[in-house]
Amino acid sequence: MNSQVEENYLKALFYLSIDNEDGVSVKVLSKHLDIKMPTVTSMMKKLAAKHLVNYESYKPLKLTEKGTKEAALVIRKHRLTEMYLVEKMHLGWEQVHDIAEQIEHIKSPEFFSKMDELLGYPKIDPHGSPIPDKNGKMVWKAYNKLSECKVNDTVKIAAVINTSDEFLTFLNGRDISLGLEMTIQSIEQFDNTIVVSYNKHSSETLSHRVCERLLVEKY
Amino acid sequence: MNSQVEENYLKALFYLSIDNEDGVSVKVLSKHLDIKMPTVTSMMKKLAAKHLVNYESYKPLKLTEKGTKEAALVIRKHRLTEMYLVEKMHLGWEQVHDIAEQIEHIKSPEFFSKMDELLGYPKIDPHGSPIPDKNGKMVWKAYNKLSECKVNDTVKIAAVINTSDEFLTFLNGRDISLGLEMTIQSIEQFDNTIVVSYNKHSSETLSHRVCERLLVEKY
DNA sequence: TAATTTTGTTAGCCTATTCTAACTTTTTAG
DNA sequence: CTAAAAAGTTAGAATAGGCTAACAAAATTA
Repeated sequence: MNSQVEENYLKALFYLSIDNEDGVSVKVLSKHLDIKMPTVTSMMKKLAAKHLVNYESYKPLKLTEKGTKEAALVIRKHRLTEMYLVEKMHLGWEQVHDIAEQIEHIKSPEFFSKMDELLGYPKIDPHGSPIPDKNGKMVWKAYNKLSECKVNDTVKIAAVINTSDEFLTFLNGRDISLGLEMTIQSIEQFDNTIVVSYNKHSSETLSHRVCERLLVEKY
Repeated sequence: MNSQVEENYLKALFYLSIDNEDGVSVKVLSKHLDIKMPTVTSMMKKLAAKHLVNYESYKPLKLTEKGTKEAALVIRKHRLTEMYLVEKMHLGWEQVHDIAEQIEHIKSPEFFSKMDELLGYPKIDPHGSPIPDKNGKMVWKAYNKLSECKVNDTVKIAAVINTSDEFLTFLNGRDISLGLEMTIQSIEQFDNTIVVSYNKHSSETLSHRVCERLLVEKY
């Protein structure tokens, strides 16, 4: 079992590895965690001894397969917790990160399975980031919100946040479903309303509230 | 801010102080926490320096007023968490203790206030134990479940666990309300059904399920 | 009361995680 | 292609929390 501290190093390495495919430097990891370089070096040796990190002096750091999986499981718990806190406890998005940062280290598989169940086994979180499954596998597509797209972007609806009946009904009423491709015609600066076209709908207006809940894949 | 370890010592002292009004011995605390005596001694010195414990060599240990309050606040978080896990997440009573033991140390007042709110500001937990309020004050009456009483006991209904509409309606239908006094006429060994008498009801039969949800004060 | 047992304390050591200071390797600039 | 800068490592120390061995005080028993 990894300690909380070890879990934090794994998590940081996981995130930093996304942008640094060829490995993460001690410097960068040190900055990210706000922990001095010598401390990082010694922790890397420790994690290497546990086969979680490939460590060689003066070489970039890489998670092993095992390390990647364990990091993903921590991230899974973090994201499930954030979603749970927002959806089921009605805490604000500003508040939940710090709480999730603590709860992610709770040792109790049943606790997190139950959260997963109560949330309806979500595959992506409300930021559009994928939630790793119980085996640490995740679909590597970080979706964008429709609200973050630009005029003339052509996008495909990939997922929906907060699958309430009302919202799904709303989408049905406009023939919007998963996989649908649409092009952004214009964006109203004042209220962030977006006008899109797709299929037989040549000009459908979607509110910012709606666009924030539609995750899309850009082309 | 106290560490998790310190919080565990405070909590243990609080519980042990209930039976040992005149103070707790190092031996007893050591056994309770499964931590060796020398370690306990040194932690007591540390807590004394923080004005949480009154410590004098070879004398029984006592929480200070401040220590008592901080211990009560940890217990509050523990009990709220247990209730939340059972009532809102539908986890089993066997499972929740270990999880609550971890969650009680989360640093986030909003998280626990929200739990409190979602639970309807409970004053006692389903075991009949009081939940300290936000200031660490608690009503010092540990109620008994009606199901744990004996034949001929005369008791007063003090509280009700899990205030669902159905249950309250059931109680109304039998003129059972808070403050009501009843006497136990007999207990059926086979299914733990209890026959009670009160007011104009000379012989009312209550199932074990019901008796487990009624907290009473004994005379 | 004196001897013995029990309880409590001190001293010294261990592991985990962090730090600073000093040194080494790599990288980058001339 | 060297010399300075940047990045990384080693060595040594600190703090939190825990342990064992040895000693001291208190309580018990004979």
